[in-house]
Order: sequence, then C-alpha cells, then structure tokens
Amino acid sequence: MTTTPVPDDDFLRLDQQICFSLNAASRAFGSLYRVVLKDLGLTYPQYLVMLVLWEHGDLPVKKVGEHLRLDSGTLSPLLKRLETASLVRRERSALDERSVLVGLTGEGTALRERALRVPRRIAAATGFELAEIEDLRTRLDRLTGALDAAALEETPGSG
Amino acid sequence: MTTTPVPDDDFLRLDQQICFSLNAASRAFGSLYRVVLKDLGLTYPQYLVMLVLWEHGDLPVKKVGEHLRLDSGTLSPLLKRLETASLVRRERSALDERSVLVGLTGEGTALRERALRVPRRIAAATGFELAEIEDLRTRLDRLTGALDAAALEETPGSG
DNA sequence: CGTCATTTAGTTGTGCACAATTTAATTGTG
DNA sequence: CACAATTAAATTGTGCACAACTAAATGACG
Repeated sequence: MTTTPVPDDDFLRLDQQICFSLNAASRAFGSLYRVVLKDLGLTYPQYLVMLVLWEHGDLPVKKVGEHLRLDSGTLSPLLKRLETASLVRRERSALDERSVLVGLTGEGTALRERALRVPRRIAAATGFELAEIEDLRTRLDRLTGALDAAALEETPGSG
Repeated sequence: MTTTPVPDDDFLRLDQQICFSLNAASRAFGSLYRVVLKDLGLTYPQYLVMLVLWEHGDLPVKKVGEHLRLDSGTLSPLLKRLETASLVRRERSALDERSVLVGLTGEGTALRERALRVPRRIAAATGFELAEIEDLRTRLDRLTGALDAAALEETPGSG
C-alpha cells in the first residue's frame, strides 16, 4: 500500500509540490478563462454551469451540483447571478416543490454559439497534443478518485 | 472516441474536461488538507505560507507572494489571521519602510514539528508512486508555464 | 533639490468554495 | 392519519483569489 521506502524529506518536498503544482495550474487556467470568457460576461464557474445546461437541458439544482461537484451553498448565489444576467430561469418544480428547475432562457441558449469559440482558444493556449491532454486528464481523475476515497477514510463519520 | 474528427463539439468536450479535472483534483486536495490541517488550526493557503517561512526564514510580503504566486490582496488578510493566531509577526522593514517583514513567532516555529506529519498522510492518500507524482508534477508545471505564456499574449496591454 | 514614476502594502468590492444551519416539502413508519 | 426522518434549496459566516484602487516610501532624472 504505502510502503514506499523513501526518506522523509523527499516525501515531504515531493507531495508539497504536487498539490502546489496542481493549485498553480488550476489558477493559471482560471486566469486564462477569465480573459477568454470576459466578453461572454461569464466567470469560469458560471461557464461550467452553462456547459452542463447546454449539454443536458433543464435540470434541478441538485443535478447541476452533481455534475460539477458543487452544493447549493455555491450554486444558489451563482445561479441567481446567471438569472440576473437573463441567461437562466429558475422555477420550483410542480412535481416536487422542494426542487428548483434551472432552465436556459433564449439568451442563454443563444450564448452557446459564441461559447463554441472558447474551447479552441483554451486548448490552443495549452500547447498540448490532444492525446497528452487526454492522458493528463485520466491521471488527474484517478488522483481525484484516490483523494476522495482517502477523505472518506479520514472522516468516517461523514461517509 | 477517435482523433480524426475535430468538430467543435469534440474539441470542446476534451478541453472542458482537462480544466474541469484539474479543478476537481485541486478541490479534492483542498478537502483532504482541510481535514488533515484541522488540528494544526491552519487552512491550506496558510499552510503554504508557513511552509515558505519554515524553509526560507523571515521574508517580506513581496517575497512570500513570489514563492506562492499570490499578491498582497490575498496575503495581507491571510497574514493578519496568522498574526492573530500568534504564528507570525509582521513589522515594517527599517531599511525600506515600504516593505513589511514577515517572521515566525516561537509558536509558529514550534508548529513545524507537528506539520511534519502532514505530507506523509497526504502522499499516502494519493496512492501514487513517487515517480508518478513527480511525472504528474512535471506535466502540470509545463502546463502552467504554457498557460501563463498564453495569458500574456491574450492581454498584450499588460505584458 | 524638486518632481514624477515606480514599488510595496493595504483596502475595497466581487465572486467562488465550503461548513453549518434553516426552511419547507416529501417520504417512511406506526 | 400523525409524526419522525430525509431531502432540496437557501442562508449565513469564514476564508481565498483577484482586479482595481489608495497611501506611503523610494528611486530616477532633470
């Protein structure tokens, strides 16, 4: 399992840097998206929500959160801002009054056309081959899975 | 999924997922650190600042920011919280009154002992071999470099 | 020397992430 | 049916990231 025979200092330094590298890369993406998304009037998290809606159509807040691993504490104010921007509509479900359905407005649907240009610019900015991106993505998802599993073990009460 | 067609949709989906995977991995690390750092009374960004100080000793805010790629807008309140927690001291430099030197208190120095346990737990949680972590880190740093360079081109006015 | 540009921190405002709590609706069980 | 447990959103509060701005000190240059 974790029996890798390595001195403490190496262990320490290495693991420090993987999370730091990850954090730095994530923030670098954030900066780039901020620039690219600016004339769409979207932040990066808002863009992710729009991607989910463009792909899946109307969804309850809960489902949007499952796609993005976000809870209502993050989504409620974010969706309110998207609603203020006339990109989405929110309405209580008739079948289950607890649920709030998020749907695209005409404006929100129309925005997709302009958003199509975004991914290409981002991908180009990485300078990575598609295969390499794919490979990196696979590793990252595996890492996330491992971390999630470990987090559950760290807090057995909440799992 | 083939690599032959490059319609916008494929392109879109792929690049969407690399940044999303990155974001997810970064947040998964955040969750794990939150748990592990809880009994040190540190958040993850605070932990990074402490790592810098433990490694380099007293530094002006500017230098801390360079190590972590953070500006005073983020660091000032963060350092104020660390000061409130009696982990660091801040004082104006005598040589350059613009500069504020951040230094460890006895308590801050002592905390290092307890922090030594942290990296091991994190590294173990990834379940990755060291070589694999190293490889991933290299790729991420390369990605960050490419994104930074691209960001500069996107905003030529600031470069 | 005086003036202006630069540098360093700090402040303000916006938005996201997340924990904890609240409210309301639904479901399960006796 | 009544009532406890569960579920979905929203709210509250804390902290981080970042842009834009301010204030104060320093440096450059005529």
